[in-house]
Amino acid sequence: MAKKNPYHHGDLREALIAAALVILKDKPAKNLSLREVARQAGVSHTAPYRHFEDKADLLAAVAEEGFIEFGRCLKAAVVAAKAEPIESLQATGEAYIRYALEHPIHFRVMFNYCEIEDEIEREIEPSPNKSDLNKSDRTESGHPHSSLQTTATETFQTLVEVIASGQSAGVIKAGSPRDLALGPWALVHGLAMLLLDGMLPVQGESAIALARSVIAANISGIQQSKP
Amino acid sequence: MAKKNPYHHGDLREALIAAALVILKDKPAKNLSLREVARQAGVSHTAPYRHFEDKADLLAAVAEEGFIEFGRCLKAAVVAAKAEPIESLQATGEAYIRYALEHPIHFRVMFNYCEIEDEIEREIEPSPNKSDLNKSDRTESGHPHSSLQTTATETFQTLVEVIASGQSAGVIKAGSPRDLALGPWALVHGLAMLLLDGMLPVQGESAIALARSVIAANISGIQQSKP
DNA sequence: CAGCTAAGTTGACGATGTAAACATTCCAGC
DNA sequence: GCTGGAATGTTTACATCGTCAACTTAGCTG
Repeated sequence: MAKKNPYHHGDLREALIAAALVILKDKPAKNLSLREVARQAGVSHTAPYRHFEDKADLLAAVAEEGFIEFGRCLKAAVVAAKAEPIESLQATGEAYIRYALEHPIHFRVMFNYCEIEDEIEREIEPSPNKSDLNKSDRTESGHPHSSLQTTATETFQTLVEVIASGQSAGVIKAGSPRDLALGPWALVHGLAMLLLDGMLPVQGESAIALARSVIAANISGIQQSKP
Repeated sequence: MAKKNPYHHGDLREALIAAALVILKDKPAKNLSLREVARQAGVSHTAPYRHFEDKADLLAAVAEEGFIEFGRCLKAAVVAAKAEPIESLQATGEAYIRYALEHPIHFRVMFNYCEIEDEIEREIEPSPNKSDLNKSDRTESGHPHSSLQTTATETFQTLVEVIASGQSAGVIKAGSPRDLALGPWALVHGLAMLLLDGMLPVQGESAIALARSVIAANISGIQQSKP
């Protein structure tokens, strides 16, 4: 409803996220301007401020949408590997890499969100009890888009469940599934990042093959020992 | 020599990199401006263009300097673990994480350099033989700061050497050291990134402890099977 | 239909990246 | 020792950006 309205777009918020995604197909988040997003959506350059606090807020929404689709990809991979835990683990990792390679810019927006935050101009030290290095601590003021954080955590949960079901099936060793999932997660995330950064001299489908072998070689570390 | 010269700084290039590092202590690369760097160095806002092509080029130099120090940290860790291959591997991973946590902003500049590049406005397809997805392919025009790439590769080499010496000592299974190193590298890199992104609910020294256990749990995958 | 509020617009401001034109200093060859 | 590039810095200028303030319009609520 309310399609042809020049004023009052109807759902400008979604339209702006979509516009941002269109632009991000071609250029990294670094060179994305709020004004260009507005232009792409056909509204004035300050219209986004009715729906987002600032540029970082828009990017956070884009990131969150990315995590949702990312989560769907991972779950689909698990489903495709019909109840075979080790194969599920392998498939999840592959899907992780595949998503990163197919949506490189979006993927980076998802994980580099914190870079976007200001995290400056507060010389105030509210509580001196947290003495250790609190750099990159996003929870200091409580308002850091916890929605994004939540969505990201849920995405990770898929991997944890795969580990847990592998334990039930007796093919993955005992222990906290969350702790056990951390290794594969880090492995696959690091591989994705290194591939995106062009640190490895592979590209295209051979990158997936590389991922497959690296994952396979490291899965043994959490497998149940042969009897 | 030539200290007090108002004109002709002497070594402005190094001074600018140093100035950038000072600024990057407090704010992420995202909010670093070329003009601010120039200000910090006490020169006019276009002086940097005599030493760097553009802002990305300065950041690349900063990244390269980071890789050099990073490499020193990794090598130091290997030396500290006197010729004990498995312990060296563990120590290298720990040093990797430690460097990332102690220089979070610099670390991100080092690995997110590609994000900074424009990589747009070339609809031209010079050679259609490289048909696959050539996104994030940095070598398309030949001038993509191969110096940075080289330095980064050299840094990775440290890990490869540790693996190789482990093979010589018979505690790491056979195979291409480069391939075998990829897993630990990705694991440690991913863990570092996830920690920096605040994806894991740990901070400070406990993050190092976490890293230690994750690394240990995954090292077994490349160890020589017990006889 | 009167008015309140949400949603969008216009205009402005300071900061930024970078190009062009200009100035200063250093060094080479005479 | 002078002179004339070539480096190296500076000034000026411009388009673009993020964001704020003031204004306008549309839709809803009574």
